[in-house]
Amino acid sequence: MDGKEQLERVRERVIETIAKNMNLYGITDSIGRLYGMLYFQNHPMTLDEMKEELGMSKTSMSTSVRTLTDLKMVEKVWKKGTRKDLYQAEEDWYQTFIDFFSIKWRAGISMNIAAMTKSILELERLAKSEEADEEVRTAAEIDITKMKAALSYYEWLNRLVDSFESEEIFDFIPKNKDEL
Amino acid sequence: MDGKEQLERVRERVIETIAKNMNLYGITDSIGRLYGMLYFQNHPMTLDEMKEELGMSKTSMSTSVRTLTDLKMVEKVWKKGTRKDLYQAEEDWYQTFIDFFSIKWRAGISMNIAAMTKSILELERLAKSEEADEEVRTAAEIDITKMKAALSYYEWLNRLVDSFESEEIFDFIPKNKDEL
DNA sequence: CAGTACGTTCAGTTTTTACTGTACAAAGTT
DNA sequence: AACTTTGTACAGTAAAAACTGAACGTACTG
Repeated sequence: MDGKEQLERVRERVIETIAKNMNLYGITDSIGRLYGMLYFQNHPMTLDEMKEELGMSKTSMSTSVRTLTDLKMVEKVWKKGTRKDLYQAEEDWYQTFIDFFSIKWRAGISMNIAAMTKSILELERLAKSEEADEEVRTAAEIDITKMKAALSYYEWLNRLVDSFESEEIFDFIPKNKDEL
Repeated sequence: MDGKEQLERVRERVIETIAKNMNLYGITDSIGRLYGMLYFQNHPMTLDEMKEELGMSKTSMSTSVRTLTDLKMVEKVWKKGTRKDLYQAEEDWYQTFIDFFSIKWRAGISMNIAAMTKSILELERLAKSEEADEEVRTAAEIDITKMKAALSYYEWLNRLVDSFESEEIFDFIPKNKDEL
């Protein structure tokens, strides 16, 4: 078998695996394949080259690359003499992991903490209110307990993400198995 | 304002927030709302009760509850004297977090490790082959380096998940802020 | 300053996913 | 054994998401 062809086939398969994996994280196959392709390409690519390589529209390449740069999985690079935008894959997957979950989780965490905090306050007022009848007040108490548990979980998650961003997580789970 | 109604409104809002958050993790709004509802319900529910409460079809309740039990976010409970299946929400969100990512990530990790390992072997054979021309061989070498880096990342992720499942992660990031 | 090259916006289309109602199988009741 | 009750499979429909091509704005080029 031709060596070049074999190399190509291996790449294809690995890219497909990467795409399928990213799919698990809520990224579409196309975008996953784009990332995989950029990962194995050893030079930055233009939108037209991506379009050519994947057989998709330039519009799709534009929006997909936008998604990937938002997730910091791809970055725009500058090169003298060309007017086209050039993009290359972030190669450090530890970094990719950290950025991905920091970006995704932080948004949700703060949203949830805000909602829970506000709701706890409202229910505490209700639980103490003279007007509300007994049944409602005990129900409110129960909900408050649940929301406080949720709040404590979100604070923990926040600290977990902190340890990702500060890379302190690698003190606990070292990158190399034997380290520490 | 009526206390019961106010309680209801607060719950609705929190459930909506929970659903929106789960959405971030690739769970649909409906399923998220179902989980949120079960979380605040203080007793196990039947499919018919869920259907009633959410105004959706029983079929949907059945499949949604299946998704949630697969993720260990909901469990079936047994109660004497009823023929209907009863379900209740897992209330410990730390546990939910651990199960969710263990289940989701493990599958991807082993799939990827297998694919990478196989591909590395194939490319190493190619890189050493006399028949392949220089260009292909150096390209293979580069790909091998990248795949080995990927492999090392997946092994790290595996160890991270280990620390979730063994709950050793809580030694590093304690549940309560002040602990340790 | 006209002309060209480039990336993105937007409206329309295709594909995928979520949801429903009917039909059915399994288990319980009389 | 006939009749209920319950959960789920399946096929069809409705809703959502991905994708495309044409049109546009911006910035570079001669």
